[in-house]
Amino acid sequence: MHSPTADRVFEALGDATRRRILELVGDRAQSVSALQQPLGISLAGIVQHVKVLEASGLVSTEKIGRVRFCRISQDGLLVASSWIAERQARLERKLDRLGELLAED
Amino acid sequence: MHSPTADRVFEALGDATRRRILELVGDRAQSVSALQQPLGISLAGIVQHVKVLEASGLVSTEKIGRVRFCRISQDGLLVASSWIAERQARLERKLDRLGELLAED
DNA sequence: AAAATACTTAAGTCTCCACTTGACTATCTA
DNA sequence: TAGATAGTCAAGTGGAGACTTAAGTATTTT
Repeated sequence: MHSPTADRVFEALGDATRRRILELVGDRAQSVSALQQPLGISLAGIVQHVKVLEASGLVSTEKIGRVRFCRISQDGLLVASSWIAERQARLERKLDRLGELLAED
Repeated sequence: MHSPTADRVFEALGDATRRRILELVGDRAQSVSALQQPLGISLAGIVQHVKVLEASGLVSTEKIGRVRFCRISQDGLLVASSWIAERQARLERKLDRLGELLAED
């Protein structure tokens, strides 16, 4: 993992297959090959996606023997959610200011 | 706006220029051409991005005379934040279960 | 030790999409 | 009304990145 920036995280989240991986891996850690059937793409393709997800801090992996387990990771999720929260916060402040203006008599 | 799906929203958020637009438009509504200088791309390019953002419910626009104002919109942000919140919730439940296991004597 | 499993890597293909240019429309200003 | 301003539309281009296949490595099973 290379320190998750908003750029990296949102680019990773921008792909539907990678979001699907996060959903699949969210409940319990999954091996790379366990993802193959639900995703319907080649193993090599999945490995590439997992690399992107790991580089953005959205999953962490651990290799045990010959199988690599993937689990979802806080780090990337936090970067994404705080970027969004920031936008929402500004929006609400704006709406509050509007409310005050309207409340003036 | 076509009803914001997670697919549409995250694909829109996947582009750095569009995220920049959301940041610029977050404080106060901006005309399309006001975005040109900070973004450094052609007007036509910006219009295309704004369309994507509007289709995903991340901005709403209003045309007054010949100028179109863009403001950030709750709808898309909410779809994004709840998808992420869902992932975080599952992750925390998982960590809780782990904690309980470790607490058993 | 041989065969099977679970990735991994490299290289190539191909589609999609960000961006451009150029021509057009609508609105405002002098 | 002429010219300037603000945006829109269509068509084309280039590059990135999502896949694939094929060959290789590491680990486990028989």
